[in-house]
Amino acid sequence: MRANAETMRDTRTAADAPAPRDGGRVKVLFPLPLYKAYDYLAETSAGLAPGVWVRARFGPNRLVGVVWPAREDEEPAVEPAKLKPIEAALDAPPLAPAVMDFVDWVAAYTMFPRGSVLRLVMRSGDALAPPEGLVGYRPAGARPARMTPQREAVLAAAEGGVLSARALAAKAGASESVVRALAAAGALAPEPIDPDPPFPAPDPDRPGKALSPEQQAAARRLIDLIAREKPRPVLLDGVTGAGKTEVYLEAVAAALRAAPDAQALVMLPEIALTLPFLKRIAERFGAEPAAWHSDLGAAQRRRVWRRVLDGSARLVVGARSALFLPYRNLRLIVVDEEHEAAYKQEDGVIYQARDMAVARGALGRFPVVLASATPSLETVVNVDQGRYEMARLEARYGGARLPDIALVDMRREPPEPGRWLSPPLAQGVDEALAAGGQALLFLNRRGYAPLTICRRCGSRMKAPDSDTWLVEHRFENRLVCHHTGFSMPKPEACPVCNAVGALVACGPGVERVAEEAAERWPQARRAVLSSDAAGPAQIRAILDAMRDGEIDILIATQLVAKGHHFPNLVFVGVVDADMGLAGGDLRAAERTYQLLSQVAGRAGRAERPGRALLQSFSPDAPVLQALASGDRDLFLAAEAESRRLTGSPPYGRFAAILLRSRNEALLKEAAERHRAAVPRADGAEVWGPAPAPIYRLRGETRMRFLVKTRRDIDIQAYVRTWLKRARLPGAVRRVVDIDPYTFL
DNA sequence: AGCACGCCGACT
DNA sequence: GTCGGCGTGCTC
Repeated sequence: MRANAETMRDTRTAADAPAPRDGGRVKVLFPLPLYKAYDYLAETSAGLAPGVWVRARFGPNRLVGVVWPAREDEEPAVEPAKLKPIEAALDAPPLAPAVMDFVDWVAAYTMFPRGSVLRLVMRSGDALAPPEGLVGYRPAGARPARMTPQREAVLAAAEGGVLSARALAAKAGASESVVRALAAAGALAPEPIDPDPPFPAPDPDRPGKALSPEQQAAARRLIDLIAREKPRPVLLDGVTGAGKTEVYLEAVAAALRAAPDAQALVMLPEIALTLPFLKRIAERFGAEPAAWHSDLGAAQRRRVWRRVLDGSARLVVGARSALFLPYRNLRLIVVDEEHEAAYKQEDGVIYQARDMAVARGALGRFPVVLASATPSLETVVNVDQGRYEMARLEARYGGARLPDIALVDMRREPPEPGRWLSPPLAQGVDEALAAGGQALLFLNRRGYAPLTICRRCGSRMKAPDSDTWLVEHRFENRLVCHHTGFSMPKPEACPVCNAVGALVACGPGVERVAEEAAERWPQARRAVLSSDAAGPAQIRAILDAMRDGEIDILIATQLVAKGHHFPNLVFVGVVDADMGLAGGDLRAAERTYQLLSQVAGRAGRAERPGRALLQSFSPDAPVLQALASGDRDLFLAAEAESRRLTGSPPYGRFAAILLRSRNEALLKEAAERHRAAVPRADGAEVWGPAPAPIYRLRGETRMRFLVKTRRDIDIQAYVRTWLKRARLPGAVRRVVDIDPYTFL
C-alpha cells in the first residue's frame, strides 16, 4: 500500500467554489464506466469545489474521483443514509471547468459513460499519488583530497543541476560508484529531486526560422483570425513542403504570448509524432515540448500529466489522446494532418479526435487550427458553408497538385481472365521498374472478392433495398450486403443482361494482387502491406523498407496513405478505383485523392513527374473524371455533391451499433429484437442487422446496424430512444459508434 | 471496473 | 450432497 501522504485540502480557500446545494452533499465522478456521478458527504461546511480530486469509498474499494458540477438533468436525490463521506481531497490543482465540460460533452456526443471519458483524462494511472522519494546530488563545495579524471568529470557534470546518481554517472561517463564515493567524501551533497521536473517555458519571442513572404502572410492571417472575439476553427491549407509547420507555430507563439499561463496543443497522428518533429518545435521555442503518445513510459507519462495539470507544461505535442490531458488553461489546438483517418479512435471510447478538438475549442472559447495538404471533405464543406475560416499557403487554387492521372476503362482494356491488372497498369509498373523507380499498387480491400460484376455488361450486383454493392462470401456462395444484411445465393446468370457465367468476383484482396505481381515481376522485390498481415512493428518495417528503396513494388491497402513519404515512388496503380465510389467505404475516394496528392507532392522533386493510373468500370463517374483532371477542388466538389445526393456525412449523420456475443443464437435473437424496436421517425432510417465488418473476432460473433439520419436530426437522441426499447441480454454487448469510419 | 449474489454441472 | 462456473446487477 502506498503511503497516504496526501494532505487534506483546505477547501475554504477555494474562493470561487459555489456552495453545494443541499449542504455538504457533492457529486463525485469516478473513472469507471458509469453514466452518472455519485453523491457524497463533504464534511467541511463549505463543501468541495467542482474539479477537486478526492478519494472516497465506492462499494468495497477506495477510488480517486473528481468532484463534479451539479447538472440540470439530475434524478431524485438518494437517501441521506446511503451517503458515504469523502475521505480526502488530494493535494493537486483541481480539474479545470472546461475539461469537465469537455468530458460531459464527449460523453453525450459519443454516448459513452461519463466515467469512461473521465478515465481518458485520468489515464496516467497513479499520477496523483505522492511522488516517490528520489535523491540527487549537487556540488557541496568541498573537494576530495584525491582527484581522478572520473571524479573531475562527475563534479563538472554536477554543476549543471541536481541529478540522480545514475544520470550524473551517465552524463560524466563514469560509474555510479564514483558518485557515491564523492558523496561519502562530502564533495557532493544529497538533495531530494523532483521526479516530475517542470518543462522549461517555451519562448514565443525567440526568433524562428525566417518565413517566406507567403508564409508570413498566412501566419498573419491565422493570428488575426484567432484573435477574434469568438474564434472559429481555421483550415490551414497548403501543399507538403510549403512550410505549414512554421506557419502554425507562429499561431502557437501568439497563443502562448497571450497569457502567462496559456497552454497550446499540437496534435499529430501517432505515426507522425517523431523525434525530428519534436526537435523542430524545440528549435522554434528554445525548449522541449511535452510529448504525449501511446508508448510513453510510466514516468514520462506521469511527468507530462502532472505538469499539464499544474499548467507548467505550456506546449504539448501529442497524439489524439493528448486531447484529454487535464489542461489548466488551454488556448489553442493545432490538428496537423487533419484529414488522417488515424484520428478516429476505434477502441474503448470511440471518438474522432479532430472533431472533438473542434468541440474542445468551442467549449474553451479558443481557436483550433486544422492543417492539411489534402483536407478532408468534412472540413472543406465546413469552410464552404462558413463555419470554418481558411488560410491558404499557396496563392494558386488549393495548391495541392495531383500527379499525371489517367483512367483505365476496364470494359475496354480488361485484364486477362483471372488477372486484375490491366495491360496499361502492368505497363506502368514495367516502366517504373525499368527507370529504377518504385511502383505502388493500391487497393482498398484486404479481404477476398468484395464485389461481383458482370464482365459482359459491367453492371454490379446490388442489394434491392439500397444502392450498395453485394459482397461475395465464398463459404456460403452467397452475395451479402454489409449495410442492410440482405443476402442471396450467387446467381448463375447476370440479372441485367442474362449472360450466363459472366459474373465474376472482382476487386481482389491484396493477396491476390500480390500473387499476380509475383507472376508478372518475379525478379522484383515485392511486399504486401495490409493491416491483417502483421503487427505495427512489421508495418513500420515495410514502410521503412519502401522509403529506403528496398522494395520495388509495394502492394498496399489504405494503410499506406497515412502520411508516408517515398522519395523514389514514381508510379501508382489504383487497382480498383470504383471501390469507394458506391461501395463499402464512404471515404475511399477521398483516400485515393490523398494518396495521389502525396505522390504528386514528391513528383516535383523527382526527375520525372509521378504517374498514376486508375482502373475503373465506370470511368465516366463525375468523381473519377474530377480526379483525372488533376484538379483537387474539382474533385472535392464532385465528392461533396455525391455525398449530398446520398445524404452521407457531412450532409447527413451516421451511427453504427455493434452487437457482439460469444453466443451466436443469443446474438441473432438480440439483433432481431433490436430490429423490431427501431423507432419510426421522419428523416431517420436503420439498416441491418448485417454481419459486422469482422463477423468473428476473439471468439465473439458480431452483428451491426447502421443508423442514417438527416443532418438536422439529433442522432444521439434517436439512438437512445431506440436502444432503450431494446433490452439486451447480458451475454450480448453493445457498442455505439457515432460517425463510424469503417463500413466494410 | 470490481465484487457479490445466484442458479446449474462434475467431484470428494 | 457440495464446490464453483460466470451471468446479472450494484456501487452514493
